[in-house]
Amino acid sequence: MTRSPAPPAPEKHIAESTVRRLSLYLRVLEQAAARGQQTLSSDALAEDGGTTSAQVRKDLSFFGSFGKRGRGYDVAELVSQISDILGLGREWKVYIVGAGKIGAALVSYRGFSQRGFRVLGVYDNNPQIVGRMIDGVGVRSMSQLEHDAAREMPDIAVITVPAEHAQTVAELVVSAGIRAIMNFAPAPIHVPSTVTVKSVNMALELEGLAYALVHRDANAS
Amino acid sequence: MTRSPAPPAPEKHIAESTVRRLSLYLRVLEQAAARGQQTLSSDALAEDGGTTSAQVRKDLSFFGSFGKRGRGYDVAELVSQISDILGLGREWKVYIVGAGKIGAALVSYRGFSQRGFRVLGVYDNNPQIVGRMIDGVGVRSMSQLEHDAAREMPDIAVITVPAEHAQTVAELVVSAGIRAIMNFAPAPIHVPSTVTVKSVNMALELEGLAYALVHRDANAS
DNA sequence: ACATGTGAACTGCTTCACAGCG
DNA sequence: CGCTGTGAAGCAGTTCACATGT
Repeated sequence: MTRSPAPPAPEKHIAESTVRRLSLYLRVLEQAAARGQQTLSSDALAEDGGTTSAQVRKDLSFFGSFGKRGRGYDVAELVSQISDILGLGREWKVYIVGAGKIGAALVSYRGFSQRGFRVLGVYDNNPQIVGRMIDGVGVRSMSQLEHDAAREMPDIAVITVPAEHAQTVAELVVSAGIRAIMNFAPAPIHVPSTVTVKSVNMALELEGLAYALVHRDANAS
Repeated sequence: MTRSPAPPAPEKHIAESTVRRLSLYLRVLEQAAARGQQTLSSDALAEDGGTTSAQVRKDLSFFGSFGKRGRGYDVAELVSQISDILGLGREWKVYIVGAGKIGAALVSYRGFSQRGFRVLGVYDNNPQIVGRMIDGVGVRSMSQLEHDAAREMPDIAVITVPAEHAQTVAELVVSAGIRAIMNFAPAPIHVPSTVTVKSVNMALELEGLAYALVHRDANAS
């Protein structure tokens, strides 16, 4: 009976960058576990996570003292701790809004199901495709979203509609009571501050690469 | 003959966050232009870009003085200046490596072509699909990549293979002479420092949302 | 001896506030 | 008079360095 009684929650605002790194550490730890490692030092964690050992220790210290001095971190235990911190102990219900190419691709994305994110439905306006199945998930009519949400209580909406519809869809999703949005549309969306939004803008990332290519030679070799 | 003679390049290292915001300003400016706006203040730019007017002015000031005091910025001119800064004046040649669902979806992604990113080829190991066309772009054998690259000189590789192959593919792409990589595989890749990498890890973003959902109520209402 | 946990120093991005110019 | 451009101040995240515990 060593059921950990939920250790997270420091609540003095954790930097987004810290949360990202925790996700990375989790991957490293899982790989280490798969290789049969029992214990891992902050140095080893930093190595694969692409950061420094001091950073690893600082990140973890916000949430508790999980290591053993002189020894490092117990892999299994730290996996469990970080999972708890990130809220991965439960299943999260996801709606994907927009059944275009990217929306359809995300339905089958293994990275989602592996972490307990379950796609309940894909929503679209196009009557041609409403009713079809995409990789085992039904395409539903956008007009049903609010109604369905009242029953299914989804946690997260992934928006994969064209830029010009992103704001409208975001508002629909918010009024359906969904409080977390992952926005793949190449347009900023404005929502009440009670709703959390993460945007993934691929065009923007590419432009960052173009910038690097143009300006690299001046500075580095 | 007022052909701007290339104004970019300050070369004192610009923060990545600044470059991101320049991309955002560019979108806002283009929308303003489409609406017929002739001029835009830093306040207006900040509004839609989700930042502050001081930030806008500071960002632009790294590259020059583009505004007119008491008036604001000329929309058309600033579009041109930022495009130059970001290196969008030319066409960038892109290989997509991995013809799975996400790779295929990216081939048709309009955000790419709209900004002058042209997909020359999609590479995959699966002989079943090599030779097919995806939205007008041919699927080529992975074994030809290095050979093709010597001729076509692509600028950017988009990696959309499973996590376990990401590192191998990254090395292939680097030895083919490509110096910019956009990594969609949910695994970190290690490359020489002469190569620029941007990673888009969707599982990681989702975990950030899960964290926000779990920890929101403690702090905000 | 070894590796963690953490205050203190540091670095760098953001915000402020105002002089300067159209 | 309005809005830009920018040094200076403020703040947040990272790195350092060492005391602490096993």
